[in-house]
Amino acid sequence: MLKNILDNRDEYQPGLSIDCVIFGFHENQLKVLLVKTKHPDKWALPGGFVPINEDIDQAAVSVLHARTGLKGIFLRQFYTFGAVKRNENHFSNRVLNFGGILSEEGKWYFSRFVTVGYYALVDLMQTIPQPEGKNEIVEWIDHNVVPDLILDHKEILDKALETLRMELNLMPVGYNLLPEKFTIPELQKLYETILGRKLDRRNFLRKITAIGILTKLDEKKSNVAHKAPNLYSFDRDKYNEVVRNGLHQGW
Amino acid sequence: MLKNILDNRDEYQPGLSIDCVIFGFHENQLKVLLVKTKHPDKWALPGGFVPINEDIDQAAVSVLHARTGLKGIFLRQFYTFGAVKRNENHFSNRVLNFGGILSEEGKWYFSRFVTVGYYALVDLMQTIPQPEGKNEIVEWIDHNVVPDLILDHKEILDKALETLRMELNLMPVGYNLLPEKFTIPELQKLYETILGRKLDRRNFLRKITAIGILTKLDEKKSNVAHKAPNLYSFDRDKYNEVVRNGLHQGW
DNA sequence: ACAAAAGTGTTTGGCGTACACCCATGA
DNA sequence: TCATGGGTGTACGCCAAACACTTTTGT
Repeated sequence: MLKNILDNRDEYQPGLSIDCVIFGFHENQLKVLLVKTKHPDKWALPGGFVPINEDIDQAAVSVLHARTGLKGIFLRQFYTFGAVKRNENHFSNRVLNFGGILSEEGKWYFSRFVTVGYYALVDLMQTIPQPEGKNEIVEWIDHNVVPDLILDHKEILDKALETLRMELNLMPVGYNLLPEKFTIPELQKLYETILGRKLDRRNFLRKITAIGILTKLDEKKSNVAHKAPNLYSFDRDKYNEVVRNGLHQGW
Repeated sequence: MLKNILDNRDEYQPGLSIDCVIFGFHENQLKVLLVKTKHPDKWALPGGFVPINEDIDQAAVSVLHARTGLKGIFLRQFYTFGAVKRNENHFSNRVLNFGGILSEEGKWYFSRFVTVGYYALVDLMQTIPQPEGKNEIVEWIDHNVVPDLILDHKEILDKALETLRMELNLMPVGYNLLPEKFTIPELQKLYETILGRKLDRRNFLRKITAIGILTKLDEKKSNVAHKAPNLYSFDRDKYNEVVRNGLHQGW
């Protein structure tokens, strides 16, 4: 990837990158897709550069697709990070030597990169995390136990979560994070996990159904302890309509 | 400015710019500071480029200071615009010839610029709009009657206003937009203008005072028709505290 | 005296919070 | 049969929307 970018740097928007905070939900945990490269030996958000002839939104879609194999999912720009020092120690000399990079060209790398942050909501079970080459590991990690990240990626992650929490008051969430069929308690767990606090079962049911985006299925979850919860699905049309028109409430 | 940037382009972050939507309030009108250059003969948002060794936030502060003479005022990043075609027709050949720019160097200009949008709230009466050179006009224009703007600046302006409306539910507004002393009806007009709809006098008073950021002065506005309204000022400490901790309500 | 705008108080309905009870299932 | 979690209904309180009346000032 490093070498690739260097060889073709005229094809990329200079000094600009994209970083994606990809959220998934599994076993009542809100997870984030992280990438670990050997050089440096740290975790990072999946990111990429912006081709000269591509919208930055499209570049974000590309990053997402490259890492998850998914298309057409929820993706939203939330902030742009452009502090001078944000990536000053990113590429150590060791790395540059490793890549066989001349000091002249290295200048391109040492310069400040402004990065545009996007966050995505995906169905974790439908994704196939895709490493680029053998030096990479891609993993879903619980957002509560994220390790040290490179540069300001922790800050980016935090801002993404903060934005998601805000937007929870403006739109419904779950369509992209949950499987086709799900139960109300599962959806509630998702909300609780994002918000970081408990909600009342019964009030949650009333509020979430009042939005009018859920279809109660004539089916119950099987093989579960205790009373079998009802299965629901999203009414896609109404869901999208509400996402467009916005929601006016709070959690 | 054009020539200046070209001569020193190694000192600026390539392909990146800052655009500021500067809001002011005067005579019950929400106004925006716009710049008109002769080439092309159109209005634009005040903007600038980002020095290599300056945070993008700092660059936005610089633009604001350069145009209004103000420092330390409310300024917030709201979105980044990076469509490929957003500035493809910005600099016509006429302009490039006018500036004596070689086609080789012109390439720098024809390339896509990603721009980071900031919006600011300022006290219009304290500003001294400052044109750069004799080819520029800088003016406060009512946000309801903005003329055609260059490129996607109308889109940027709209997004700024949309963001401001959203943030009105999360924080109080007025400290930077109004003079030291003001009346409740004036503050209400400000809110109504931003939101684009009427509010109830009495409910507004109750809600705005309940926040606890206003100090009722022992003074009334003089020389006004009808009953003299009371003057208020903001309690700066409490105001800032609320801005930090956030507000949870709606208008 | 009258018009117009500011200041004060009251009623009402809806929504959010809290809680009690019943139902279904696996161990 | 008991523990656990899901499903349904209700009571309370607060806040926001709607509205009536009084007060003050300029003409």
